[in-house]
Order: sequence, then C-alpha cells, then structure tokens
Amino acid sequence: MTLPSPVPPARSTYRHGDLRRALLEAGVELARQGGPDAVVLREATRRAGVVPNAAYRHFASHQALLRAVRAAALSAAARAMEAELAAVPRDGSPVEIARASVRAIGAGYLRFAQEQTGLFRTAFGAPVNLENPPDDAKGGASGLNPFQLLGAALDQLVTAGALPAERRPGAEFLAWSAVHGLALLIIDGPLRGATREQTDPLGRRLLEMVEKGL
Amino acid sequence: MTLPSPVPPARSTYRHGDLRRALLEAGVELARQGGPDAVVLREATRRAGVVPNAAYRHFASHQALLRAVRAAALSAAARAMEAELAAVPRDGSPVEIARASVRAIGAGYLRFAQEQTGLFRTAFGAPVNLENPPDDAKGGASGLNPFQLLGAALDQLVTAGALPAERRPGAEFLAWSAVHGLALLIIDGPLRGATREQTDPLGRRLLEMVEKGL
DNA sequence: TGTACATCAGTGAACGCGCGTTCACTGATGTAC
DNA sequence: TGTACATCAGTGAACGCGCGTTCACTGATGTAC
Repeated sequence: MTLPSPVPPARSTYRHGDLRRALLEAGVELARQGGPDAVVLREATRRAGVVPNAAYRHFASHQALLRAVRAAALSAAARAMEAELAAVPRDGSPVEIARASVRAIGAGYLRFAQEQTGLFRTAFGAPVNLENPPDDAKGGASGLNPFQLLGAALDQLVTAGALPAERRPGAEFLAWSAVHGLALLIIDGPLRGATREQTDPLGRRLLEMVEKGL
Repeated sequence: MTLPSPVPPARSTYRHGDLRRALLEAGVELARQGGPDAVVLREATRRAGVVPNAAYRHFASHQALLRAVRAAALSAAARAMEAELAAVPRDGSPVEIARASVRAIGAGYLRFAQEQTGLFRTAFGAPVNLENPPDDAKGGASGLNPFQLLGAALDQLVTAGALPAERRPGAEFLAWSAVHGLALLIIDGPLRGATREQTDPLGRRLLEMVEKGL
C-alpha cells in the first residue's frame, strides 16, 4: 500500500521548520486514501521530504504517529457531525429540535463514513477508546468527540420530554450501534457500491427506526 | 503476529495425505486466535509440518487460502445462528415464533462475535460479499449464509402478520446494521471489556428496539 | 554589535525481520502391460 | 503376479520487498558574554 510519493518538496534550509505538522498531515493524507494500514512512517517522511529516522525527533514510534493521525480523524468526524448539527433549523418546538438534532448526528456520521471512508476507518475501524480520547485534537469546535456529541443530543431529547429519562442510560450505545453498523454495511458489506440514492433512504429509515424504538 | 508453532507433526510418509485440509484447519485456527491478519501462509505450512511452498499445490496464493478460511468462518457463524434458532420453542402463535426467531438470529450473531471474535472478524470484519459467497462451505446445516438466515426470519415475520409487507424490502439491512454495530462496539469500541452481564441486557434492548422500530 | 558555544533537528548508512512467491528437484504412489 | 513408467505432492534453496528502528554524525540556530 505504498503509493508513489509526490514532489520531493525542495527545502532551502537544513532544518525543516515544522516537521511534526508535516508528518502528521502526510499521515492524515495517507489515512484518507487508504485507512489506518496506509499510515506508513517511511512514506510520511518521504512526503515530508525528509530521511526516515527524522520522524523519531517528533514521534516516539510508528504507533505514536498513528495515534496522532487517529486523533485527527476523530476530530474531523466530530466536525462533520457538528456541521450537520448547525444546519438544524432553530424554529420549532424543543421536541422537534431535539429529534432533528439526533437525526443530524446520525446523518453526519453516515455522511462522513461515505465521503471520508479512509478517515472513518482510521477513527472508528479498529480498537477505539472513546472514553479516553488522546490529548491532541479531542473533538471539533465544541471540543466534544463524536460519542459525546451523540450523548448531548440524547440528553436534549430527554429534556424536551421526547425520551423517558429511565430509557436514557445506555441509549447512546443502541443509537450508535445502528448507525455504525449501517456505515460498515455501506463501506464494506453488501451495500458496498450502492449509490447515495439507494443508501440515503436506508439511512433515513434507520434513524426513524432508532427514534421509534428507543 | 506469528506464534511459535506447535509440535512439528512427525510424518512417517513422504506425502502428507490431506494437506489441503490441514492447511485450511491451520488457517482457521490462526483466524480464530488473531483474525484475518493472522492467517499467514507460512505459519499454516509450519503447523502442517510442511515446507512453505508446498501450500501452492493446494492454494493458488495466500489470498486463495484466506478466502477459504473466510468461507469457513462464515459457515461457523451460520451454524452458531442456526443453533440459537433451533432453541426457539415451537409452541406458541406464529407471531410469537417469528419474533423469537428474529431475536434468536440476532442473539446468535452477537454470541458468535463475543465467543469467536477472531472468526467473526474474519467473516465480517473486512470487505465481505454476502451476495456471492465463495463456493466452499456456504452456510451451516441449512445451506443458508448468515445474511440469508436473517432474511428468512424476516419473511416469517411478514407471513405471521407481524411486519407489514411494504416494510419488508430492505429490512434486513436495518436489522443487520443494528446488530452488527453492537457487535463491533463490544469487541472493538467503548464496550470492549464489558462483561456478559453488561452486554446481554444491551443486546436485548437493541433487539427490542429493532422489533419495535422496523 | 560581534563572537564562542551549546543545543538539537535532520543526515547517512545499516540492521534484522518475516513475508509471499519462484525455481529446479526428488521420490512415493497408482496404472498399463 | 511382477515390472516399467508416468504422475505429481512435497523438498530445498533462494529472491526481493518494504518495513520499523538504531547508531554515530553534522551543521543551522539561538543565547550568553
């Protein structure tokens, strides 16, 4: 999974200037194109126009680089969800707004999975600990990670009176399961290759199912 | 991810006898312990007590071996689900039986994910084409693969009158999403390390949500 | 304002690793006469 | 029933690959006097 590196970025000075950022950005780009397995330390240094071991001035190991990339991917996901959330119309009853918010979270998640599959895989594909996210770039603008965003939306649902408080505990796991599962069906499973025209209605039906079933 | 091979199985004869089966079984064992990435051709030959390239008499490539292992994992999943299905009590209204069957499919899937995580990952972890399963070992006793088993249970639900026929199309994707998502949350996500006492109720609530929301 | 020096970011070369795969081979087995 | 021979399953040795990581180094930068 090693792609031909682009332009060896001619460096006038002996020092690079901001190698850590350059490596991280290269790593994110690799993840975007090929998921977590494509985050190869040597390739990142190639893209930064630097010798392989130079990476060790800024990351203790390949794993450390991957962790940083994962954090960035998680943050990108959060931002995608916040964007969807921001588009929710504010005029309407609290219940309507709360319901629309939950749907927006789900839709944002699905959209991110489809449009940024590599980053999605990197953020959510393998062992992920959303309770203790890495320090770098925890969330989006709000500072919340994707899981916390969903939690907040569900709280809103309770406050608005659309979800009985006794059903709230654990509800994020149920909602997350449904949406995460559909995302994977679309990018890896039987729905691979389906068009947005086919998957969007499924997404809506799924969110409807969650709303009704919670 | 290469484990120390066990006993070099002393072979009296020059020929192995049933190397294809031995390689496949070794591959399945590797998958069981470490998921698809642990299915390493050389390690399988080591376990079969044979030189690496001997594998090429029976599998065209590493990929071909992996495909066969995946098929076996898929079949194991189908059998786990059928086992759960067989335990559904047959006395009761058709609606009750149909509902219990759908729940059994879901419960079997979740159980397989928790008890045979490596095989689960191998069967469902990465790109999977359940429409055209490989020829070897398509399903369990019934010959149906996991996805088809779910479809059959949903059909039963329609026949029994518990699910409006017009909601049937695509319903397998919704149900599968929910269960698949929860499985991943448990083995990879925030629910990793949770006990059965914690996850079982979540599984029940999830299946309840699906039933109500479909 | 100019010079000496410590710091430490990036260099250059090399490692061991296990992998999948190719080649020309050898010798056990089953078949035809 | 015995022998000659073709088949083809498993051997032995070797490949190139790209990876992560370690070592001793060099030379640009910022700071203290």
